Amino acid sequence: MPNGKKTTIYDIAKEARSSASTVASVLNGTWQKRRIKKSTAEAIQKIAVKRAYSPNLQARGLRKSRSGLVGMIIPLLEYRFFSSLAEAFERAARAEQLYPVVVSTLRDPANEQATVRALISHNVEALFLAGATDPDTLSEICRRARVKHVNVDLPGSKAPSVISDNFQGAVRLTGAIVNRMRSLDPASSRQSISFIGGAPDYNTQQRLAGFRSCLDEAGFQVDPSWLQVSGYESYLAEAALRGVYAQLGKLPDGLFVNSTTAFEGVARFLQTLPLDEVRACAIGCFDWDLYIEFLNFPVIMVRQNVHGMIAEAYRILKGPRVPGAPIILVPTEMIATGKQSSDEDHIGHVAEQRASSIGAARTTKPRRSV
Amino acid sequence: MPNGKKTTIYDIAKEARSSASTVASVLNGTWQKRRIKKSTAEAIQKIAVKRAYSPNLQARGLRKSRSGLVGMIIPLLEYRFFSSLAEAFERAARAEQLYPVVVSTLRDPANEQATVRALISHNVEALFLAGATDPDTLSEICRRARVKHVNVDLPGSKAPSVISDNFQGAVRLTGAIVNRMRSLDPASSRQSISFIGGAPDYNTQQRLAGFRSCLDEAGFQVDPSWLQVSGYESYLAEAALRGVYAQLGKLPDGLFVNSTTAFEGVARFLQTLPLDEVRACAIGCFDWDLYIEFLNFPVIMVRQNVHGMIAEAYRILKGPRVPGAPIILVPTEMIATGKQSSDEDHIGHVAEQRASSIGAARTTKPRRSV
DNA sequence: GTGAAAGCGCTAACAC
DNA sequence: GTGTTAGCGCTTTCAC
Repeated sequence: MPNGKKTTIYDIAKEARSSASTVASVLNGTWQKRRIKKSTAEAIQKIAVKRAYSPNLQARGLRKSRSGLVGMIIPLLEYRFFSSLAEAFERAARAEQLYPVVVSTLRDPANEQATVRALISHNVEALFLAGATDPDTLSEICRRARVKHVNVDLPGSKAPSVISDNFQGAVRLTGAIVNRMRSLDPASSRQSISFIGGAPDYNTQQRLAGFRSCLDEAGFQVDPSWLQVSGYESYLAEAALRGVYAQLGKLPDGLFVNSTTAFEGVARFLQTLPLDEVRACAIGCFDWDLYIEFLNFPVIMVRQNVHGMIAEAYRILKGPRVPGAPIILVPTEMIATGKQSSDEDHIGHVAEQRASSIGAARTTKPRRSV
Repeated sequence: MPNGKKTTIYDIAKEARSSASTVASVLNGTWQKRRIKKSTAEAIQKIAVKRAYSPNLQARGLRKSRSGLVGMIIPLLEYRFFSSLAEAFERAARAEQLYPVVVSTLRDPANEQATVRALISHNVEALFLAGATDPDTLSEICRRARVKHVNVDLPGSKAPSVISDNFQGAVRLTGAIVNRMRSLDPASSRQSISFIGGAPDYNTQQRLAGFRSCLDEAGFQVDPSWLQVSGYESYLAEAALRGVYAQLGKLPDGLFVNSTTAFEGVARFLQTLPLDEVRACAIGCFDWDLYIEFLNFPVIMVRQNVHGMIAEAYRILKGPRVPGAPIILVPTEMIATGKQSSDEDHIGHVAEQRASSIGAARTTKPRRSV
């Protein structure tokens, strides 16, 4: 470790009384192809280890005009769905021999654009735009820079998108809630069910549509006051549910909570009620969090297939350029949990499961109750 | 967008009938310093926008021998403490005009090393090693590559470390648990309290030491069977608690759960018990998760100050090289939650709270282990 | 089998 | 005020 700079192939070449090109090919693994003598190669490798050589990937990238990086932007990391998505993305990137760079953008369009530009400047091979607030502007930036990209979680109209089958997932979740409502109170004929949380984005629209579609089919008269698209923030969902409660004088018979964030607010409000009252309500949540399984009332959850989504997205990026902006739907999985949720038999009745290219979505069995 | 390649400063220079250096200085913001005419600058900027120019950061980095990247390795993203740490890291990086790259390593030493080497090869300016299983080997790799770095969450002996004040946090958490035990059952004289979860790593040792220290002071005879360092995995913690329960024929009077991962297993077991039994146990958890607040029994949690830790780490990296491997302790925060947790008055009695945050971080020698 | 040389896109010293 | 030039560390013909 002589001087104060990193060792380069030239340093090694000098010490090995060889040339930079020989050293380079030894050190990047192409030496067999170049028919370098094994002894030369070994000598060079030894020196490289001794001097703690590490290749300068910026130089290599510049020369080869490829970086080996693959980028993903994501709204935030502190939300289980997104952190799972990020982990799946990382894993898949490595399998593709790419180096993953995940950056969160806090749902800020300006931040999203700046981040995309930065990643492009770092010459990423491809870009995953997950949950972007304005995917089409980002697509435009990518297009002009000729960077392959794909939307994930929220669709755009200028690039392929891979998203959960929100409609089907909502149909099935709603069906499970309805079944549970009926088993909780078989006598009642006119029951109410609220949809809480979400923003006017594509996913919420699809989930709402699935919700309504299932209810229509089940013979419900959907009252507009049931639909509380309050925003994703927990306090908004909490306020919305409080409003519903005040209006009805009780909880609705069923509750479709749109996202675990909204669920936080819902849980906070439910905490203020007697447990029996809470247990008399059939509760479902679109999205999954482990801890929801430990609440003292049962919750049916929809879990999105992050691995499937990521796999599809990579498939699209690797395949030939597709025309238009197809939307690939990935089936979701339903999970029923919690105390007293002994209604296995009902789950999945209303909406039939579909198989998928990725692997069939499954309905898992509820955990053992007390 | 004429040809099929990205525009470079040469393309723009040609179109502007100017030179590459002029274009470069206009586009990287140093043109005022170079006294370039405003009109020239504007003309160049216009062309740059029109051609969707984006600087090649690999080339810039190569030339300036700095990348503007700052890296962090982290065990996994799907754990709330780590995802918070990653978010705080990103935020701080941006404030420092650096581009954050977070990579998870799944607690695999080989993966950690490979990732550190990869980040070094990308010429990161500095490296945050968070929760590394083998920080000293990584330090050695960094040292040989002359890359500044700092350990976070788990300390090493070859570089500065910024970690939570696990000892103090455990003392205070234990104190709060003891207070609650006493208020739940003021009569009893001989009570038991279990420590569940964790691995034989530095943090667990410190927490155990704090646990014992507090109990000693409070007059408890610590029984070895109370200490269940079962591993972090939830099922191990679950099994450990089940064992304790079987042995005692009931829950211990107090429970110190080491990490939210272990808590998952604990919660799963507690679910199988009658609620009254659970509520008769004073429960604390070292680490915080929002959903634990919504359980139907109160839990006192210790929340680590991720922003403080990250701020300290950046401070160290920016400051002059420090000799040795100091350990900076960042105070934790205690949060009491849940129904029936009206024992606020007790919290913090046993161990006094300290004015916290970054200012109060202090340097110590590593503590003795248990 | 191996070396010399050009060049990836950019910056910074030095010209003029 | 602006252009010329020499690299940053690497890969990749092409030459021998």
